[in-house]
Amino acid sequence: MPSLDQHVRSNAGLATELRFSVMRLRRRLVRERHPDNDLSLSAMAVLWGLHRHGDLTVGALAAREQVRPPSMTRSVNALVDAGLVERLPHPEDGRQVVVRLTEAGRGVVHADAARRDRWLWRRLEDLTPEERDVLRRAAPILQRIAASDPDPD
Amino acid sequence: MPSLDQHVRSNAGLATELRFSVMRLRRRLVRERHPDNDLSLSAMAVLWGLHRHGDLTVGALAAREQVRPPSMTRSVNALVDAGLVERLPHPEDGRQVVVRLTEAGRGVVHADAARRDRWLWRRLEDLTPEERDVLRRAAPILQRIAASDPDPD
DNA sequence: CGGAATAGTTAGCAGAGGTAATGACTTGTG
DNA sequence: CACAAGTCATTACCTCTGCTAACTATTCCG
Repeated sequence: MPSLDQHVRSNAGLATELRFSVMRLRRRLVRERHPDNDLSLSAMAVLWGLHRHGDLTVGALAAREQVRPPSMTRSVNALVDAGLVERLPHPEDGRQVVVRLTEAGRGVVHADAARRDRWLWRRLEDLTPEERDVLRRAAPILQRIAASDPDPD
Repeated sequence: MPSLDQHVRSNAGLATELRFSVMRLRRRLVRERHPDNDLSLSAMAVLWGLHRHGDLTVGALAAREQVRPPSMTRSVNALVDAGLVERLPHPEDGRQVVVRLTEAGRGVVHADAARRDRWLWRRLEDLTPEERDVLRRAAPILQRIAASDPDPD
């Protein structure tokens, strides 16, 4: 039974620990959605992407979220049905589809985002400023790893 | 369209960024399983828990992984079918069930874990030592947040 | 001893991802 | 210019992994 500390000191150990931490925290986040907010975390991520980057194609959204195009099509369908985004033809390329936030969608981003983050936000408040700083610096690194190219082999 | 930097500086912004980073990285990790390794990430997490802590009950495993007991029962079933763990009666409490790693299971932990972490490990190698240090300190914080008590309301 | 609480399981359901195949459009080449 | 090959989105279908509710067996406690 190896010591945790010694294990985490190596890169391989860090990989293991980081992997399980990420998986557990994600399960927890999915579970902590507020009852009166019926949007899934994936849906909210799409709205945030559009909010931050403006109009995006289905393919671009899929790449950002690390999902396959069919999965993104389904997420977009749900958002269209809810009236939060609209599909527009691409001005130059007839194959692509541009997804745009509607006024209602913009409202949801502003109103629901805060509520949806409440659980995690409270947990962050319980941390020391130093710990929050670690996470502040970790977030973009995690993001970069998630977005990195697949292995060549 | 708000600036990312300014957004992340607030705790609410940090919550949002951290949430999406965790979700994206998890999707990526799930996808990077090696073709000749058919164990799911959840199954591997159970094996690791047993490897590190010795025999555990179903309930203890469920608590560790932030999962409900029925979900853990199913994971354990899959591992029993694969011959990687065995169910034993609890010595003192007839309601509980002790889960123990078999020799085969121990082999899988050693052999497959390294291979499974390969993708993330390579990504970690590309980071600067400072960035790795940030993640080394972030991992237990993420873990603690995942394990924290639910909101009282 | 009998009722309440606890641990695990079973059954059934939902969310969210994947691949394969298809259709529509674009691009590049003979 | 025509047509073959490639690309983007979609559709259809499947899997994995989580959940709740209900049930069983056991233990605890009054």
